[in-house]
Amino acid sequence: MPRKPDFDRDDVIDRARALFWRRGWAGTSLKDLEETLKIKPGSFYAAFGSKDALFALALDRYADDSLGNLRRLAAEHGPIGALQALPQQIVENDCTPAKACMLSKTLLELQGRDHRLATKANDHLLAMEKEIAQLFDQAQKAGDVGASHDPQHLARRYQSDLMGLRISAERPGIDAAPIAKEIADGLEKLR
Amino acid sequence: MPRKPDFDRDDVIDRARALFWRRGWAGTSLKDLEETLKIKPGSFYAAFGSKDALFALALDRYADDSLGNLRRLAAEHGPIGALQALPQQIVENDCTPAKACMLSKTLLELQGRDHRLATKANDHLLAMEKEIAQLFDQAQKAGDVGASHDPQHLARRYQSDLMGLRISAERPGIDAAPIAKEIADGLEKLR
DNA sequence: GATCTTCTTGAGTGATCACTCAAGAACTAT
DNA sequence: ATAGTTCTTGAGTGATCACTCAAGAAGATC
Repeated sequence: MPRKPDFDRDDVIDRARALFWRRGWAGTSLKDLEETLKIKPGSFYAAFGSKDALFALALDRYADDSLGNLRRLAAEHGPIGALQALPQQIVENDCTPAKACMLSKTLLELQGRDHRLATKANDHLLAMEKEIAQLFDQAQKAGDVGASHDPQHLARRYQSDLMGLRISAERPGIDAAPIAKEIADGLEKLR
Repeated sequence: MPRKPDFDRDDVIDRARALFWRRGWAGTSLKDLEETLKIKPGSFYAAFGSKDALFALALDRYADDSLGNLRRLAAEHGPIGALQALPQQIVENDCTPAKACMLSKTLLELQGRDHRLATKANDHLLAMEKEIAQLFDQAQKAGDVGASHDPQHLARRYQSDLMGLRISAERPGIDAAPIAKEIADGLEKLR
């Protein structure tokens, strides 16, 4: 009996993520979303409930995709290989709406106003750190990382460096490739 | 003959900077500014012209203070000593409105919308990079940094690491002190 | 104290914000 | 076809946005 929606929900979330990622939370108005997603306000609110709710879905998908990407790299290149490939991949890929990490951007934009989306971004960052720590742990067990190092500590530092790299890559006129290479090369010295 | 303004312009800019720094550009409304600065809209626009103009003044002051701080550290600890002291100083100082760099925050918030304040933030970051590069250059001439290194390259990497550190320090539940120490210790290995 | 200039006040501007809802169109099941 | 349900439409909600301006208060000069 029910009529199906005219739009592909997954596709809409993808396009919403691209907009939010590039322009940020406050920088993306409902008018922007309506135009890009080709959805009228009534349908929008029936489908998603609020701007914040759609942003949360976009953020979740961003985090899921990031985790999936890291796992794929690990399956292909091994733990250390994945961590070395990631910086270069970020700098070189110019299909993304922005170079900077959407989680970092959201955290910085909304943390100062105690917005719950900032907490959500931080939670996703923590999950990512955990995944990175597991890779360092595997690398350590494989002998690619010296026993004196703490995987979680390495992960936190690595994630911090990556956030810096991605801001640098976002800046106009800055070539972040050398920084990416240095981060990757730095991992060689952990043996 | 003219009547003097009731408020101290410098003090107002300082308080505006604190607000903008913490809450960001879009996150700070004129109502917020009026309440914090105790200035009514008429006086505000007579004195500063626009929200953007005051933000620009706040950003300039932030950049000036950051440069001044780095130079002061250099005078006290020498080039490498200053670069080693800076990360710890950032992490430990809890008087600032935010741990993250105001220039980074502004860049990330407004770059995606091609706002001129994003360009201004990037210009200030470039000036800062130049100052850092000079310190690396001095350190190199003093023998504290090996001849094979490029000061500007070192500066760019250092600045990137610092931006990452400052985002990490902004995150709730994250102790950024170990990262700060690692950045400082890493400079020892440049000889 | 008179006068001139500048500053402060605060109600008010149009625009845009996120969001709502009544009405009709469109699809499904019978 | 008919009925039943859901979806889409788009004008419209009050709130807030950055900003303006006329009027009066306050300080400076004589």
